[in-house]
Amino acid sequence: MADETTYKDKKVITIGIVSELTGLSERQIRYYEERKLIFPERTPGGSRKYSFADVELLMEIANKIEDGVQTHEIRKEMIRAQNNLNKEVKRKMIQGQLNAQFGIRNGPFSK
Amino acid sequence: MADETTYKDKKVITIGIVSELTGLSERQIRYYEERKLIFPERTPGGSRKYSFADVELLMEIANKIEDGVQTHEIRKEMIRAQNNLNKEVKRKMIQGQLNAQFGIRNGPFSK
DNA sequence: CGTGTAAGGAATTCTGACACG
DNA sequence: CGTGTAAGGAATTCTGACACG
Repeated sequence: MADETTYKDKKVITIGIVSELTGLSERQIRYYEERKLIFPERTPGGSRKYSFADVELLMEIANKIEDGVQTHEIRKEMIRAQNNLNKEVKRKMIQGQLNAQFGIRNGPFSK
Repeated sequence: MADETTYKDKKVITIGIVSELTGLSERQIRYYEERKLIFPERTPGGSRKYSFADVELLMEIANKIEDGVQTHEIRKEMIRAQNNLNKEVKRKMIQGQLNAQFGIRNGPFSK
């Protein structure tokens, strides 16, 4: 499940390549960062580094922008989605604790 | 099986990042290319682009070099491995043809 | 608001060569 | 043989700003 050999999240792609992969201009990519939609890492020299996950996210962002959604709205959507994910993870961790303490059964709350 | 969402083989990493990931100097990385051990793509401007698979291969190469294996030997090993792989693929394709024509059974040659 | 562009500078990468051995 | 390095140049990336709207 937690595949440690995943390259999707390693930030290793420079902005020029990302521009080619997404079809977005470097200006657009930097602007979406300014609007807090994307968070590249940096080399010691200051060059941005993106992951494949970032590339995919950028393409989703581009689609929404095309649909007339403003960056501020997109940001709110992303925060909402992130909160839901956090809640989900927390719920699963608590359930995991319970299972560990009381054993795994198949009651209505064990899923 | 043939996972199309694999990022492992996309050539998107520049040499500086590869150097950080592998711990090898750019000089070493370029030299291994000169010796035909690694085959990066190029940007229109001429910069090298590597994949995660390349990064892994480079680390294997580095290990062998440390063990005193010469680049020429490493190259021969790689060619041998590639040939075996090709044979394997060909064998499977032929078997696939046979299965398609005569149906799938569990005889001694169907594996 | 989102994006293009010219500007100046800094970081990155490239090649071919000399050096050591 | 494998690798470091200085050299000069070209490609890449960075930031802040003006422009349009």
